[in-house]
Amino acid sequence: MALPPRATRIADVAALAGVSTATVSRTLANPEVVSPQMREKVMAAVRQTSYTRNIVAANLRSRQTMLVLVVVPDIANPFFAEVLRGIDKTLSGSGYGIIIGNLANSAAKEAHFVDLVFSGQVDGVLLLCGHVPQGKGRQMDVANVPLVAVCEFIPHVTLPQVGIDNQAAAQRVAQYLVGLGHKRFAYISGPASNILDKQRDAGFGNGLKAAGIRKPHLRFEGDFTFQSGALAATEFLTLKQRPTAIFAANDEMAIGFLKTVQKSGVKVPRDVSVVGFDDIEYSEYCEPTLTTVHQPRSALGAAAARLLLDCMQGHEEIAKPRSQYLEAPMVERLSSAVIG
Amino acid sequence: MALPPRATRIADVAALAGVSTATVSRTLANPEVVSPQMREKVMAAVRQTSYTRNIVAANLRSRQTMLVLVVVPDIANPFFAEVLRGIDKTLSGSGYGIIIGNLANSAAKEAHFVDLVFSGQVDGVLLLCGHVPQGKGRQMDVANVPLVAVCEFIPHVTLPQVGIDNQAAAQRVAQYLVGLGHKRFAYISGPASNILDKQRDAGFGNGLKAAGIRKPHLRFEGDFTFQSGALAATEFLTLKQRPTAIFAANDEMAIGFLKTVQKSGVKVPRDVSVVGFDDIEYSEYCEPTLTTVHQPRSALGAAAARLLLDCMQGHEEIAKPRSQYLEAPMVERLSSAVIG
DNA sequence: CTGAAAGCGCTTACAG
DNA sequence: CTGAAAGCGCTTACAG
Repeated sequence: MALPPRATRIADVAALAGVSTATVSRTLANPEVVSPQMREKVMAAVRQTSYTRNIVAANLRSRQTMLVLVVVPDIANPFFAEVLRGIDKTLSGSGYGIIIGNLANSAAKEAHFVDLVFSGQVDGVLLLCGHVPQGKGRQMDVANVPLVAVCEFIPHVTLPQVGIDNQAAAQRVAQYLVGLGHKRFAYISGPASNILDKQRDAGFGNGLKAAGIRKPHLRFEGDFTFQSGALAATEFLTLKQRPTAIFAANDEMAIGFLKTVQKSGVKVPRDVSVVGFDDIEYSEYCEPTLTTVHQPRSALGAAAARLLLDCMQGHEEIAKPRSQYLEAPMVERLSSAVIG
Repeated sequence: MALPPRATRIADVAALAGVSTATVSRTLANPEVVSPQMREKVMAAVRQTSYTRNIVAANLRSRQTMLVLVVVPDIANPFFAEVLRGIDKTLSGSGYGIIIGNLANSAAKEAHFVDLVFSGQVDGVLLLCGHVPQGKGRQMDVANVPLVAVCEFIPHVTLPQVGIDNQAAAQRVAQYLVGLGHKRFAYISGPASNILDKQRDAGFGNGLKAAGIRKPHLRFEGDFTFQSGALAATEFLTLKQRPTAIFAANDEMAIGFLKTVQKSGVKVPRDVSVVGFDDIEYSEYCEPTLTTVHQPRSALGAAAARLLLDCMQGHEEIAKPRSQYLEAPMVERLSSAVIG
């Protein structure tokens, strides 16, 4: 059996056209810099040999890979998938490809991605994982490759970051609930020390205060899971004087809460209003549908990609941080209502 | 401002260690082939310079990129995200990275991915898109790079494919429903000419026949959307003699059907049993929870990646197709019951 | 506008 | 076991 034919190289095209490889390269990269006759000769040879230039070789020489690493904690998480869509749209529009860096809780994989960056396999990195990846004793951010963080805010770093203003959004939720006439509130928190939770918590508290509510709101400790929302509900059910408005730090917990109190005959929103955060797909389908804060996932991805593109184009040095916050409007659905 | 320092090269390490670049390269790739003293000298220099080898250059020379292109129709589709998880697990275990090829209905992007493959930027391709990508008049499968199709079966090609046995699965659904005592059946189809739909349809018909049902089942035309399931429901509601068991070609339609008939007071499963296909996440949460055929998404991805790995290792020529079918068990939930 | 030649940073026969 | 040298397939100053 014959060995697979070697792919045609630029030298083959040059030989066939009777020109130098330099001319072929120029014709393909900057046609306008080549005379029309040359151009025609070369293009004919390209067609005849159905030549495709070897991008790996081109990358080596021109010192760029046209590839961006996107680091995600879990590739199967639909939230990130939607952000990825926005990233892909922007990046592919500029000719960049995406390498997926799926952490999947593996330190080995994380170290591998750090190597990828240090070894010059990518031109830039988008971080959706809430921390700067590290491995073998070094952090990815010292590799002299531009990084941009998205969605999951990373504290104590100077990277450009793209996200929403969690505090302002939570504040608006508070205003909204007060506007409905509620007087007793509770917050279901995320995991201790989670920065997003801190921001949402603070925003909610400030919002209530600003609206003239002096009594501090109740807190149920959660961890972003459906389970912990359900747990908060069982606590809620034991209270003599129950809050009438619940704000959960994310939708999963809001829905866990909602489903659990319903089983005990509590009506939503008649007896209690529930508001979530994120606007995951399911919040549109559950019963009642969930009032929540909409995160513009695709737009967040696109904005981050745009920012990274700018950094990658800024040859001199890695561009100065210019973090960016997008609007996150509250979406009113059927889980919240005027206090009955 | 100083220019960013150039990354250290293998030559720097070699100079520092006082050996040839060949020895450094060998020490890193095959330590056992180098004498212990040499090895120690080299490793010390590697540590001292914190050298990371330039993978792009290594790739060029060794003619492999350790990268696999995964072509998906839509990266934000949770079904594919889960398949991707299985792919990533297997591929990263063997040191391969993933480039995402998100089609997003763009012919330009599709052509770009074809170029990527022809230009040797990836060592293999996984196709989740139900067709062989093409662009500029050429098909991806003639590029002499191994391809494997997953989930979305591609008819009329000789590629290795990994999927489930749709026909057998649908047949089991029929058996199950007959076993519950049902006598009148309907099928909500996918889009015309869709191959998965054809297989599920045929399997359902065969299963009924095999179980002794002679009356042919009703058909509602659908297109895999929630909408079309709802449409089927409105048709269903107009019937004098309604079927008591519905099999939808996917979960979205099953749920669209279910939600719509419920609004007209029809009880599921008391009045009608509903079975879907795929086992999407929502089928566990809707009310009632949906009986459906479980697709082992992550396992499908892993199996396909395994197969591709074999093909990529088979140096001589692209390995012979060895398609593979995984089990797709039916999951009984609350949308189906013994006929009342 | 075009070509000869160097070089991107590695790996790998080939000698020894 | 080690090194000198060629070469992977391009691009890009540098001349002309």
